[in-house]
Amino acid sequence: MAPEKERCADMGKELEILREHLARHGMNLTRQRVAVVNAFLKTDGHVTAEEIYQQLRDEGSRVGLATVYRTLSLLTDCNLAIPRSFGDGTVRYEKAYGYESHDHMICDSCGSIVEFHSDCVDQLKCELLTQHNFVVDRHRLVLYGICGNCRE
Amino acid sequence: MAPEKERCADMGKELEILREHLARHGMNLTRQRVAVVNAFLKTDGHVTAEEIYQQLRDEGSRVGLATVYRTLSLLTDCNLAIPRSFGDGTVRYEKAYGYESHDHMICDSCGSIVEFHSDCVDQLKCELLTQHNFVVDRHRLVLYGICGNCRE
DNA sequence: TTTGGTGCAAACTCTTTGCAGCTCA
DNA sequence: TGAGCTGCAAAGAGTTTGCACCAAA
Repeated sequence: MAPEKERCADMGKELEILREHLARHGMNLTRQRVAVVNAFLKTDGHVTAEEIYQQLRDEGSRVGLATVYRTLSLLTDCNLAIPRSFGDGTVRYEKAYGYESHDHMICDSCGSIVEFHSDCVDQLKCELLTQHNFVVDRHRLVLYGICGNCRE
Repeated sequence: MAPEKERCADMGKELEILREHLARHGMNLTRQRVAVVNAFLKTDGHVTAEEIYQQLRDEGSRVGLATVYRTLSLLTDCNLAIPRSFGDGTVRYEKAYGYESHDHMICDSCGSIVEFHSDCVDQLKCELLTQHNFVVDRHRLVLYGICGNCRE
């Protein structure tokens, strides 16, 4: 019922997945790794390493930028995060646990990134298989334009 | 009739567009710019600046890497090239003159990039307008998987 | 106590920029 | 001639890596 409790439960689940992954590889769940994961989960899920680093700094948590990069790489390894580049020269990490596959629209005016779900790609996958003998594993669809807020 | 002639005619057209663009801005069509444009047009249209630089080197044409970057930027300005990042950390330039809007599929195994056309995105644009009040200007769709050649 | 982790700084990659000399109209 | 262009090298941005010290099991 309490949203705070629910969120904590979710966060625990992701930390648990990471802990298992680390254990399987003889690695430990350190204070810094917990801090990075919690900072990552608090965001809207389209963050850069630098942004997480700054957020941790602001909170007074001393974690090196290299550690942030290393931890995000670990999160990617155990499918808790997906690295994406939206063409601005940096990599943004997206939350992957408990999220459905989705696509993005980006506003050219305010830069906001909005997720949406569409299954128009599914039929396309069939076409590519029959026409090009190409088996699709995953895809990436981004639409650019002007969002409702900016048009007003 | 002769394909060589046709290609030269096309190349001339692109150089002409660049020359006009340069003239409008008080700039000149130099030996180096012609070399970069010709090298760019000879490729499959998904090249990095470095690749064009190397190709020119191999041909014995001495053009600096900075000039290649500067020229590709000019080509982008006059809509002869489109910069795209496929997530490998570099920018690839695509031919834009006389090419229809299209999407890409990339083979995870051999890395080949194949273009295809699909209008499945068109209906999606309508959905986004009615559901999110978002006006789409352009889009980017990339599908990853295994191509026919690699599956054999 | 031992293996692994961290922070720092240096290295690396891709791209842009400053500048002295060169070139084109 | 003079504005614009070039090549080089240096600077930047983002990311990775090497290493000496630190920390968790």
